[in-house]
Amino acid sequence: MATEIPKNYEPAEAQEKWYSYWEENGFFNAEPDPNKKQHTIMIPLPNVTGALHMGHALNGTVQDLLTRWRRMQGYSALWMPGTDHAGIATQAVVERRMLEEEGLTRHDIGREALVNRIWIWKDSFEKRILNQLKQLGASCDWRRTRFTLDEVCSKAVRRTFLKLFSDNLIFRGKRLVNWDPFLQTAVADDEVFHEEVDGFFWRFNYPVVDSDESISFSTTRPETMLGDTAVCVHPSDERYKHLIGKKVRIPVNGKEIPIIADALLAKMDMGTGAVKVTPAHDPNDYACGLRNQLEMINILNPDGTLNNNTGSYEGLDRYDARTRIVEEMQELGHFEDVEERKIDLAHSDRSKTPVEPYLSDQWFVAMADLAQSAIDVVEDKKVRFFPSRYSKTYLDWLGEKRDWCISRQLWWGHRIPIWYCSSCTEEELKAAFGNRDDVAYQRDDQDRYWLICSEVDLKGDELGPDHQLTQDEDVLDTWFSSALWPHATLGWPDKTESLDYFYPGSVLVTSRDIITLWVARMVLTGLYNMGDIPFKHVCIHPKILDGFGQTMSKSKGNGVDPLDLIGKYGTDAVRFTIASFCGETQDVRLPVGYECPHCQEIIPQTQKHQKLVPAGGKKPVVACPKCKKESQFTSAWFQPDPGEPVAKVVSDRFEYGRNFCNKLWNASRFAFINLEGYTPGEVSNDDLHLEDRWILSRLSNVTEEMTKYLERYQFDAATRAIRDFTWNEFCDWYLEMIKHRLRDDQLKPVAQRVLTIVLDSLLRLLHPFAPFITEELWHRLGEIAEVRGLSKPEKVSESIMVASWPEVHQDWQDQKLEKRFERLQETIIAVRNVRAVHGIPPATPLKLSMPCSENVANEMKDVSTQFENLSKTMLESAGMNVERPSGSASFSLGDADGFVPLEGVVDRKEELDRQQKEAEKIRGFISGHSKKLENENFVSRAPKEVVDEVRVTLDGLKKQLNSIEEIIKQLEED
RNA sequence: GGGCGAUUAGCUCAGUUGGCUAGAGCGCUUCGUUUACACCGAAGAUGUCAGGGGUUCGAGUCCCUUAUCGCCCA
Repeated sequence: MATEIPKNYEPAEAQEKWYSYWEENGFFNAEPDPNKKQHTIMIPLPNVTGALHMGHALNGTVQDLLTRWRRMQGYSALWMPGTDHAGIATQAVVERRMLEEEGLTRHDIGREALVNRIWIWKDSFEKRILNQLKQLGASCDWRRTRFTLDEVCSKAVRRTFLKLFSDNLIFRGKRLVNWDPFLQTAVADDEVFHEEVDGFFWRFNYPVVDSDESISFSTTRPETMLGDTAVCVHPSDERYKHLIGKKVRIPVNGKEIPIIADALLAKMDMGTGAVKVTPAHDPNDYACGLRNQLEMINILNPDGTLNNNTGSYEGLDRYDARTRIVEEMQELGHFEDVEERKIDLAHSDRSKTPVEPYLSDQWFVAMADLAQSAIDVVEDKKVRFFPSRYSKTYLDWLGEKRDWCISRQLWWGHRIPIWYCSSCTEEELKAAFGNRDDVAYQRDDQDRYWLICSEVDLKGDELGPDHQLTQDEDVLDTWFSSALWPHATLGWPDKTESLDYFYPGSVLVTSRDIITLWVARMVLTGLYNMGDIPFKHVCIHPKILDGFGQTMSKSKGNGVDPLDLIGKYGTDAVRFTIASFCGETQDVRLPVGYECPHCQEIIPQTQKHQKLVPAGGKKPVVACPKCKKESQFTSAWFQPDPGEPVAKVVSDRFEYGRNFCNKLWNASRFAFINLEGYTPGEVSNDDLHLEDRWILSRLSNVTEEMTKYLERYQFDAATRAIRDFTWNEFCDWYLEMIKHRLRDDQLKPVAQRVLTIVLDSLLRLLHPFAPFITEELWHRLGEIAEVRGLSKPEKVSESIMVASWPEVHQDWQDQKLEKRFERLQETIIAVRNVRAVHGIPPATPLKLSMPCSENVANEMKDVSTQFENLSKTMLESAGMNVERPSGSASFSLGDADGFVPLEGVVDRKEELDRQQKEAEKIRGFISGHSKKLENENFVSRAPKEVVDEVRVTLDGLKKQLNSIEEIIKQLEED
């Protein structure tokens, strides 16, 4: 007997205890097992830039509950953990911090030293991230933890690159990229944000060569005229038609450039209708340049100064050059006008500085065939999205088949495994590498030098002292390595047992914003390397937004650390609440506050709080409106000073889960206290009481629902189903109804056995959602009732984690019985209502008379003890001839009425009012239903069941109204 | 500019192929320390389902449209 069971669940203790218990017993480990089906989930690898926030917690909760559920179902369930190096994001964070704290740039310390620093950063955040996952209860197979830059993943990256290279799917080409002159690297489109800034809109003109005319145009970046290679007008623009084919002269450098017609670029009704074309420095102009074979002149150095294509402007910063150009155009008489204007300017997410479109050499993967293969598997439903609408996002994006730019001008990442050699001959290459299958080579597209691709690092002297090999400076796009995650982590390209067994995965769990960047690429590389899809399902879950509707993100500073909430509410509460958010449509708004460490007042978080950073070394504080004290608070930007009282993040939405856990705890506590003297034993159908059969029927139904919801990834519905069952059925009704049996030695054994088995199933159903509390209760239950079951009592497994998922007992389900039970519930609620309305204390016994049919009367008599148990009411009489005692309070349920004699207590007028109000309400319903039935179209066109249902309901309502009217009549006579 | 989604009780959200007398949690009102639970129990109140059209016997649910918000792509 568990003697000491606290009144409240203490999460911290249970979490600590059971997590290490699971780990020590190896329950997280997944092994290939031919006797089991396989279930594989690959974690959407969190990047090591920073700690996890609640969005990750949601993602992790979903994966863990799926894994735990499948494990209980008997699958060999693998949840593969790991982290992502996240190229630019991590490098930028480390560089920024280094600049802030030491005033150093990466060029000051060099490549190797910078990379070393990033490894240190990575180690610390990887540790923190994995710990956060563990605190969340993650049942990952930690032995298999991978990192995208580790040896195993690197091998896969090199092999894939070589394979693509050998298949001629990798090529080098010019590409207009977003150039971050501050970090001196290209940034991907998704690493760019747009912001309106104050700027100017200048109007200039270029003189037409051999003519008195000139063409006017507007620009926000005058310095780019140094890279202009055409002026473009619309082909049907009457103002300029006669000039097409002629040339204009750029006044500041004297260059002559053609006037071209291009309907895609020039808009007749915009400004002057003419635009200057700078193909190397604007995406639209670039496209125009390709269409019209224009020269492309790069005018920028990597640091944002003007280069040697700009003559006397060389070396000027781009903004200084802008001023100079404007002045010069003014002096030359080609300046017309300037206005102030808000300009939408692209900024680098990493440095927060404006980016420049910039033409540079980049490596690409040719996408046409690869993309098509990834399109096919979704169209053929081999890979399915949940909810299905997201397949559109995926298909639309892949459908563009844009070549994938995979090079990044960074130091942190997989260095591109290409070596250049301009001096050697094909024979020499053949002699050096001809017998190696891990090296391939080809001429570059302009026949300038050899490109040698190697799976292992080359030393540089493989071709002898005369030919120096130099490796490409760039690294690969982060998504290149993460695209390989599902097979690389299992050991590909080696043929491992794990790869064979666990690939392809079962489901990928992620949020919608990386469907294109990541999901699509995993599918395509999986097909390319493995010849098979990486996962069968893609479960897209909601995103967590802050209280202001913004996505929670590491860079916005609005991320909430799950550990704060876990500390406050407990892991199970956080998980259960999070799962309750996981529906199919809505993102989740999560307003949070800071809990004042002095008086526990909640201070709502504002957008200002999210942005506060230590300025001048002092840590920001929040002020409590109640006790007026100030305190430091948890933030994504800084750690509070040690020893300071800290206002931690709280969110009252998690009380939902905490309260539920506490309810479960106390229901179990009740059970444990009342299981004294429990003996296992077979329970036959005849032994079961009404409430037993009812709760078993409900349990069977809810088990079926839970399984169905989990199969469909409808986690919100699943939490609702299990919570309603636990709270509103098991606790509110079943436990109340068996209390008297548990005090009766004769009746006790059956009640105990049923109670035990319901609690057992309940814990199992809840385990994936709330692993710690269910494990704690499982063990406590095991101490009292290790052997349990209704038909064949058996010893249960030691840990709930490896217990089996409840089976659906179809034979327990009984719709009729549930209906009967509902009537009982309604009656009891009606009596309680009478009590409440008339202010009768719960301890005062009441009597109840029920005029009704003999059938109903018999049912009521069968359960009459429950009237006593649940409403301290004695069923005095029930049947056809029961009369209303005078001075009674009354209620009507349609097929039965109830009278509660309250001589002297009932205020006749008050009761009359109440009944009349009730009658009015019923009349409203009746008129609604009657109207339907009077409508011939409805009767003839609606399905028969619907019409019948309305008839039945209407009949019931009419009976009820009759009863109430009768009651009113009698009240008036009283 | 194109696509996807959202708009339901004071707040946060459910509402499966149209059948609804529109639900839940929190909050609110009234009562209650009955030996599981005050992180509780009992009883209640609360809605022009964003606005406007349409289809239908019937629309929160389907179609069109307007407004607001969010995300993705260009």
